[in-house]
Amino acid sequence: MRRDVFQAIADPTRREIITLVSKQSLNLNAVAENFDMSRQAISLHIKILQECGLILIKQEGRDRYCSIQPKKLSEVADWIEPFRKLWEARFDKVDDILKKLKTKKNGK
Amino acid sequence: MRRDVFQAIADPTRREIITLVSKQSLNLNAVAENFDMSRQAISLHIKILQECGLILIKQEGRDRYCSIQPKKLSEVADWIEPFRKLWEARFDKVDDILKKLKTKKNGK
DNA sequence: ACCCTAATTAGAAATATTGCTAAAAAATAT
DNA sequence: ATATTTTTTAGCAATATTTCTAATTAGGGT
Repeated sequence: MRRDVFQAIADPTRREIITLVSKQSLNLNAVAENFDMSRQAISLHIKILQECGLILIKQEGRDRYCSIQPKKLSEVADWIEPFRKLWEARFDKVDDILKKLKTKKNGK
Repeated sequence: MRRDVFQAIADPTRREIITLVSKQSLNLNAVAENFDMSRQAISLHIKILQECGLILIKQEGRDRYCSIQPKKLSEVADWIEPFRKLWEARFDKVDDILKKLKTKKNGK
């Protein structure tokens, strides 16, 4: 059973949970209220997010408050980074073409 | 069957394929040579990557060359971006603390 | 026409994922 | 002590994923 960040954010429900919890610390019930899904299912998603280090759970009485551990997402950002050059380079090419067209126009 | 970029990059083999193909266009066999896995399995991974728009397949005779479509990864980058502030903000806080400690030291 | 190579499709198996309901555990309140 | 609230665990089912081997399709060369 792989339990890494890439796997964790593959599920849309889990991505929503991350977004929710990034705004404010919420207990499990509060998280579950935002979804049309049983608490048990949300509980499992939160467990997965915790296991891969994306959220931190702090017990307060009978509540467990979930907060984001955003640094963990840098693993994904770091993996993507080298590819950014490629997609931005392509924009540069379009820019180049547009610039040349403009120059031609002005030259007329 | 979800077939989105997040799902696609969740698999480590597929992430490796993306890295490989980002360096040079390769046909399926050439891709498969890099893995300890059957060609059929690689074929399926490539199909998934193609279906979600992460790679482009160009038929040349009996070969199918795979090349990267890096722009598609910006979907992931865009989703992560708002969280970057959070993890970088935390670094800023550490920076602040360090700066204050330094000032104190100098003040002695 | 026949063979080789590249790749996909089909069929099967193992395992993982995602969800449910019901029951149990743990903390708090009455 | 008993009831309530929050959360987890257990048991179950449906579906998806990942891999394999074997068979098929399709292009190119002899």
